[in-house]
Amino acid sequence: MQIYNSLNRKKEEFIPGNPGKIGMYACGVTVYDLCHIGHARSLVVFDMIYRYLKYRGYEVTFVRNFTDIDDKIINRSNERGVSWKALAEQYIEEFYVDMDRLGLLRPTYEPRATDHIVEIIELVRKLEEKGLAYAVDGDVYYRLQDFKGYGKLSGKNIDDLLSGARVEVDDRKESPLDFALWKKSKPGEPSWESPWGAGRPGWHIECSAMSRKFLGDTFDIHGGGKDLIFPHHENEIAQSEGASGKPLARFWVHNGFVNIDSEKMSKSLGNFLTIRELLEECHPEILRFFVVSSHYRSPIDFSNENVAVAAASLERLYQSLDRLLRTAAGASATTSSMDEKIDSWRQDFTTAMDDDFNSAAACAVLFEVSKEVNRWLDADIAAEDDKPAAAGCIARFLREIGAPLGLLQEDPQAFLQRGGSDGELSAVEIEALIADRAAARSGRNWAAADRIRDLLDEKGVILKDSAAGTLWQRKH
RNA sequence: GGCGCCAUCGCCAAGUGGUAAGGCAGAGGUCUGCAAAACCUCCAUCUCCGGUUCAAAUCCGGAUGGCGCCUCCA
Repeated sequence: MQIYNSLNRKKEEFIPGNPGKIGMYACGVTVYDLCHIGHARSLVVFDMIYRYLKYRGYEVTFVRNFTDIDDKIINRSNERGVSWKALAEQYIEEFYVDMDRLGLLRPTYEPRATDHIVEIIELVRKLEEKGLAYAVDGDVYYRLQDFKGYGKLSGKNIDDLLSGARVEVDDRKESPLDFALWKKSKPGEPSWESPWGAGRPGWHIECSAMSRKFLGDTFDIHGGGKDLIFPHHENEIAQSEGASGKPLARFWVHNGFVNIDSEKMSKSLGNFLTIRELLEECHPEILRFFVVSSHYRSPIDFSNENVAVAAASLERLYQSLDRLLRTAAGASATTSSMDEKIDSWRQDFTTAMDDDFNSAAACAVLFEVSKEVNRWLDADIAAEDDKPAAAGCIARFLREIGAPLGLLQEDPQAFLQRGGSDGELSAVEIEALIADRAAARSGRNWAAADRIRDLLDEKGVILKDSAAGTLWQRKH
């Protein structure tokens, strides 16, 4: 398996430190607001990676943190007049609502910064002992000049950073680049006792402390959005490697951004979209398809048109799955005449995903299967005693390779008939009209039958007549 | 100013030296009472200019055009 390593900016053969086992850490969210689709992409990408690594038979320990204390949380809690703790709790709950709807697997551990103050203090002390940290007036800073190798992830060097520094000058710091490991708390702010007085952790230190606790000094994969490369991940390296003297992560994996209508999504532009808002418009698997249909490192452009393309594409796959399931009609044989074909498709899928999680190429395999299946189902060739069994095997296989991508896990009918909210016809009403139309049709009263179909069409319902009866789905 | 990324059909998107996957949309056809779905056929030489090579979308140089990070950020 090849994975692109941000550390060296190239694809490298991925070999876990412990055979068969993988330790993976992904930076999670700061819980002071609802998640937007940029978070969604990152979350879906690492969920896909987690799922795929497990699919490949690895025992994966996946850690994703919650940053539940920081300036933004404190500011917002002051604005709202609620405690920082209550605010964090609220958005952790909201986070889970979104994640469950997106079908994200729960990581092995989801540590919170404030549950690891002891570990954080211990780590800061260790850095202090090694001369890599210094305390000033209740704050503790990292002494950057003394950590050689700073900038190896982001490709920056200390001199360039110093010359172009836009950081606030703070006379108490030895260098403008030194960053806070521990912050003295102001009166009224949340605080924890420490050797340096009451305070709270800096932003970067929690990840170093928690990854070490759950995964050890060195682990396999560390991930997050591209924007975290500098300074967050760079600083994590300085902290963790400064303290342990060992490499922090073997592979650094970073996902690309989400743009909206070709513009960077940002709060200042007012063009950010929450996961919740989007999910009112489209099925969660459509969002997942949208994410997974491009490579995780490329930027993706979010627009109504692109979501519509994703929806239409996914529908095609579900049409095939639907036909397969109908043909299988409960057949549960685990082998069939299609086994060889299935093995070959599985190989194609694995080859695609083994190449730096190339999910876009993996999607192409899904469509190849779909195409061949439709052709096979249409052909109606003889010697098909095996057909239900084979169809069942293929359906199961489609779901097997769809699973790491988070696709095709829904009941096809439910997916194709999704929607039906306010003002639209209910399934019962639709079925009734279909029955009326069937009566008209059996009397060869085409005009009446077409009138009903046109009516349904206006209401966004499409009919599919077949020998087995009439199926319906909603237009989207 | 420093560092880095990208540019493939109307849209989305793979491809990393051997002669352009896939999806959506579009055109024609098959099936159908008519449709829908599906199937068949058609639909790009890869921003531009040089270079390396028997061979380049793929490597090198340059140009143009996008974008990101350097400040909180997935």
